[in-house]
Amino acid sequence: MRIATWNVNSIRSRIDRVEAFLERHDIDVLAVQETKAMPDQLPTMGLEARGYEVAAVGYDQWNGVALISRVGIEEVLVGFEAMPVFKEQAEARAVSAVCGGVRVMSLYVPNGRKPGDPHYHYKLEWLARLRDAAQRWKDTPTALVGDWNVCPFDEDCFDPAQFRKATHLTPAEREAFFAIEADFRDVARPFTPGPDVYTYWDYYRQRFERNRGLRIDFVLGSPAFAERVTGAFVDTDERDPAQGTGAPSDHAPVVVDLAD
DNA sequence: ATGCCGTACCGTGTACGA
Repeated sequence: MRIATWNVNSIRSRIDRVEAFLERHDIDVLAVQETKAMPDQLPTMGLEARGYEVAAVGYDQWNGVALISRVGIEEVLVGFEAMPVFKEQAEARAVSAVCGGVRVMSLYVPNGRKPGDPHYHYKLEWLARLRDAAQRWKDTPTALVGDWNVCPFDEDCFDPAQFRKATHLTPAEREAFFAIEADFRDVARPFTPGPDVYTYWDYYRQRFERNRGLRIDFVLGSPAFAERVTGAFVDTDERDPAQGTGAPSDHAPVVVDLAD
């Protein structure tokens, strides 16, 4: 089974690339983030024609996550237990389901904006509650996948000095990430060792062309998931403006292979 | 230091993203 995660930065403007990606890599389960669409706005026709089912959550033009699976989507859960809200509003940042016997959770961790910002505290609280909620799945085949908006290590950032006063590299964010990573291991990193391995490159300043990016998209697997992983790669070509049709997302997909 | 690009929306500006 082949599982992937990808922040698509609007599934409506990216659907052609999503379908091409699924075909190019023969993907069974794709978790997407930043769909920026409500469920009835999702362009599912081409996905269904290719044998995929979709489970999604989206409340407005922001955030939005979904699962696209051709090995079944059962026991769909929107959000997680005690998921924090922002400005008294629940946000579309988590959806999970059992696909081919594996619980896959598509996650879009809050950005944080700036250290000290209410959004930053929201981010830390969100990760802490996710850690608690995920405990119930740590002894089953489970993958927590998505855009974590955290660089766990300095080598995950093209210029840590530039981020000294920014989010993504602060000790508190890393602690919150590693509290989860203690039970759900990063299964892609051993197959994609750094430095200079990234999953996100900002659109401007030719960041992709100069490979100045961040590694912030991760597949974290429970032990029962991790022991089945046989390989992983970042589909860097998908981020290349020179390849494919239409503009790329600012994130590249992370793909993980699982033994049956 | 800078959101310099891209996306979405009640749009010709604003909000958001790392």
